[in-house]
Amino acid sequence: MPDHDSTALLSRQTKRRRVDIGVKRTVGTASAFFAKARATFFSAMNPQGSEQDVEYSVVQHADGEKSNVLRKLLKRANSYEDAMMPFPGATIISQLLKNNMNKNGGTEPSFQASGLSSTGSEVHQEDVCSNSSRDSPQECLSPFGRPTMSQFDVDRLCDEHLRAKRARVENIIRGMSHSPSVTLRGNENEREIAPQSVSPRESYRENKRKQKLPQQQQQSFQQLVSARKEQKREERRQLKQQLEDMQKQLRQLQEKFYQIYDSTDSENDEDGNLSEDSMRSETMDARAGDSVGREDHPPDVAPPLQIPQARFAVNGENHNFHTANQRLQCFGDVIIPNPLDTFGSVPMPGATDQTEALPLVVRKNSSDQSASAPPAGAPPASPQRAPPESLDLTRETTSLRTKMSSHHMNHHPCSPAHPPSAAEGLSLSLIKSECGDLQDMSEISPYSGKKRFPLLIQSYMQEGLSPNHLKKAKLMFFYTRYPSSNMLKTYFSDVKFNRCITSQLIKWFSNFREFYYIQMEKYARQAINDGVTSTEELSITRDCELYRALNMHYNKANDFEVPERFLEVAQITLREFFNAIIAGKDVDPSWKKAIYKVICKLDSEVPEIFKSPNCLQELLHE
DNA sequence: CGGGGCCCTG
DNA sequence: CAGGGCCCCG
Repeated sequence: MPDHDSTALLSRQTKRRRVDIGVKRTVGTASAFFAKARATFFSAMNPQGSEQDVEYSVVQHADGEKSNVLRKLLKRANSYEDAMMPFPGATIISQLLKNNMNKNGGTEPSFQASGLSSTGSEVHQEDVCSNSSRDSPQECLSPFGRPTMSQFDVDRLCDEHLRAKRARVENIIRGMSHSPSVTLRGNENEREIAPQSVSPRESYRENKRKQKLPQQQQQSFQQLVSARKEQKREERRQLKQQLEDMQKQLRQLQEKFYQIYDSTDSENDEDGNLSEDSMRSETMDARAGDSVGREDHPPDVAPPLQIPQARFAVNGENHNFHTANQRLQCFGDVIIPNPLDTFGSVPMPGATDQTEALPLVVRKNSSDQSASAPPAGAPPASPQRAPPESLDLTRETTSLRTKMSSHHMNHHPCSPAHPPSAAEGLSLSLIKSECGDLQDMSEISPYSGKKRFPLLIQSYMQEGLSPNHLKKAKLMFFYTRYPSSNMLKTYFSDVKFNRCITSQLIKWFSNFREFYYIQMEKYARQAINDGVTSTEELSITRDCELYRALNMHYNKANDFEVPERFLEVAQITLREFFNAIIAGKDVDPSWKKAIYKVICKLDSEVPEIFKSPNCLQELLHE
């Protein structure tokens, strides 16, 4: 570039100390942008396959086939059963398990020892037996649920004389404990002596069982083992049945919801504008082709095996190491939880108390964009609102939680009674009210999508920038000092962009640059003061003070390996400042402008992995 | 006119 | 880091 335009500019700027570099840093054609965005959305939102795949996982299980989803759910349920893990939030499953345990506890001594039974369990037991026998006749085949059997055994095996004698004694005892005056004290004594607080008749039978043990110990033990196995099988069968029923209901409700949803967005289809929503839809339609094309690209030579080595030092040719394999991890198993989580109004049998809050959360944030206020209608069923610190986790929590829910849900309570983190993200939105103009509101509405998958996408679209977005932006600064707004949209694809968000992101990078240049000037002057005379003496290494200052600012946790290229750029910048100051150019109020023009050309491509909404996890924790 | 950039301030 | 002012550019 000839200097004349910059000098003309400079003369104007002398009025005010301004050093705008005036470089237009964007902008591809709209089609280019859409093509890029398509790839982005595809890789980010549906890394694992086609539209059909997703739909399959949502709906297919309801046909009674053992889909992956059902298996996962069953696996969870079984793990609960095995661990007898109480589940905060009283999910249906936990309730079911609890009921089963109570049933068994009423008749099975070992369960009583855990304190689940109560007085009057005899009546309870019979009720359970008669009730459940209506549902499944086999319920009462269990030896523990069949008093006649043990009674028969005892009668057959005990000596007649002893039995009669014993019966008389026990009759007396029974009569005493049935009298109201001693009931209370008797029960208390029982609790002190033995944890199992059983009814008089139950203890009567207990005595008889103990009596027969010496003779029939082995047989009884085998019966016990087999019976417990049988019982577990039965429980599992019932749980499975229950889950299948629930899946059916869920499918019906989802279809119902989608019917309403589709009819709603058909109105939006008429505008025909290329809104971001429609763009997202097209994104999903075209993503498979993009995926193939991406794989055909040569700039993708890095094989998956190189991922560990290239994870941090992603300079040069290894930019695109974020392969399909890795993309696959981003949203591997989150399809199921999110429609329920975000649109929690889907009623679930036995868990109705959590269903009203979420639409309120969404609506509230759409309207007044309150930053951290709890939802207006928040029911007491979700008292554990995320503390302000969890702003850090808005999006990360989403992915984490969904991973948890698939693999080890017991570590993280994600029952419907808990506020879904997607909604947390919404409620913690940082958008300000003045940003919610009419155009933007259409994007905020959860019902503004066109198809089902934009719906799922929007489940992940944040309406504000979280601290993790800031962290990500800082890491991106190691690669690009002057990102275009379109680039930011591409790399923050989980954010619903509007003017405010764009401005905020641009402002962030402006602030980053400001700090960066201040540091550069500061250390350049310091070097001059230290007697440095040649730029050759100026180099930036990972243990130099300037680098530490920059690293502290953009990579505070020091959990990201700063790319080598950034060191080069920083060194160039430092030398530019050094030379300018040495040459006395700093007398010119806009002397930095020339430096800015140099530096803005040194941006390198940000690695593909930064397009993933989960990139922080993948970058920092893998 | 609006987007983007820098500077200054809090 | 955000707000506001000012400027340049398309």
